[in-house]
Amino acid sequence: MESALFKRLELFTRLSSEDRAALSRLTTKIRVIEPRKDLIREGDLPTHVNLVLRGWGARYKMLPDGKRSLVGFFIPGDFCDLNTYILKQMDHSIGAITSLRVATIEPHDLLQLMVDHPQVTQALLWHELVNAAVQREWTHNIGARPAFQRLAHLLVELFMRMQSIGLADANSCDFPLTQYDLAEATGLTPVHVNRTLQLLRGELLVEIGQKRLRIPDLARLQEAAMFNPNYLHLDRDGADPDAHD
Amino acid sequence: MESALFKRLELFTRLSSEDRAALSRLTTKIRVIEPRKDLIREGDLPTHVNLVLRGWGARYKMLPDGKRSLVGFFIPGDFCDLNTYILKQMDHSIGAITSLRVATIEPHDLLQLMVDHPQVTQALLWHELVNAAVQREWTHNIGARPAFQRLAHLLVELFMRMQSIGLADANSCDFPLTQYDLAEATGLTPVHVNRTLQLLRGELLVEIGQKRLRIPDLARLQEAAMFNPNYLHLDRDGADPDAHD
DNA sequence: CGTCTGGTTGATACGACTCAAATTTGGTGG
DNA sequence: CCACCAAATTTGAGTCGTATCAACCAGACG
Repeated sequence: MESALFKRLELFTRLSSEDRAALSRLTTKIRVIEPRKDLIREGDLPTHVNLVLRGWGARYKMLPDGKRSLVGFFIPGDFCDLNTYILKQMDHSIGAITSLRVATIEPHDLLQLMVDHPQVTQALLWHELVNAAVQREWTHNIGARPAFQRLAHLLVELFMRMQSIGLADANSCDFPLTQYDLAEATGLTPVHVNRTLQLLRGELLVEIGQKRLRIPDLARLQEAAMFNPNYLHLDRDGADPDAHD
Repeated sequence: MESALFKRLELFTRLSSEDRAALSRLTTKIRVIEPRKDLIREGDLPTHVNLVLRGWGARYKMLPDGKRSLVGFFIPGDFCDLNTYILKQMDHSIGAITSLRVATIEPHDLLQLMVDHPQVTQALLWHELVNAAVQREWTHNIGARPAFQRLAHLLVELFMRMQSIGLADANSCDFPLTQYDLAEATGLTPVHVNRTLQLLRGELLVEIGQKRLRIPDLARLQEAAMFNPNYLHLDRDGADPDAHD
């Protein structure tokens, strides 16, 4: 259940078994969110930290005219809001895509964990830096790439993130997003997403179906998307093939 | 010179005179970057922290095909890369817009400052949270707003940020961006930015010239841009009108 | 089975892009 | 202080990518 979390944090640095045990102790207060329900809403006062244990979620923002953007996705091992409890109010909402199992963590407990386990502190800091990098890449992706490459880029990112936490096999992974979700995440219309996916399928780059994403040749898709994985920062110590304890 | 920095951090919390003095001691190693030159490049190893003291800068990312996006702007009081020294390499570049005066800070010194001055630590954390919020809003802005509102939104943001650090008067502020810069920041073409600015001017919402931005009626422009200032988180303790020490 | 959600198709419209040239502005040196 | 040059802005005409609107279809589910 928590293996995604450990895999995630150990992309950056090895954790001792004490580190892991301490982390585990934080994931005892569990909440389950129904698919398509909100975990927290814009305007709410953030009081605790949420950690995704199972399922997919999304950060989103709305315009007064009702138009919505998904500005980020959560998969298992992602903290939704590590430090936001400092702020007076949420500037965006977080919703569940699938049924979502999240751990609810008290800021105090997290702070204590960081004091006692500097290795974990570093890993959490890395987690936030990567989040920020992903957000910048999204800005760039939406601002600079045309529809075909934009969609391709998003799909590569999601696949590689799933892969990095051990939730993908060689060329496929679970994929609960609808074309409507993809539209809101890319700034395209659902109709155009549909047509663009058909093009991607036509070139045998991507196949989506039965709630799975299939990528026959990741390198080719990366090439087509002009995808540079550097912003995911998957190249640290914890990524050593022999990194176990 | 450093007043922008203090103003910035005190948007979140009051600082004692010791806090300020300690901050000042960090801003002794100064570097001046020529306009349009890079401060650090994608692929570089980040070794220290940069703090903008004077001038404007921008974060940018490039596509292999040469297309460039500006994914963020820096104005005085902004830290460019508070924690990035943890990462192996930069996933983006930072360049100067105007002549740029930056303080170069050793990670060790910053860490020490944070240990000795918890109030400053909190303020820096807030700085990073606001940065992340701004980045999300940019993603949303580019993904969801049409050209007119998108440009208007960016201009409101920049004006309010300048205002919040005391670098704007009632309805204008310095503004060194070219229409080409605005195009790269909004995902539009320079020609379209030009035409859209003419529309904004036509409605007496915005006037740009002589390197200044003039906004005759901020509320009207915010309305037109569907601008919600909540993501700037300008509403904390330090913002109290009587917050002095 | 009917209903519903998600996916697909077709026809048409429009916002934004492209390319190319003209004009204005601002800085520099004579 | 004017002449010059480069950078920035502006204009026009034509095109293209993506949006819009409105159906239609397929599988999931009760």
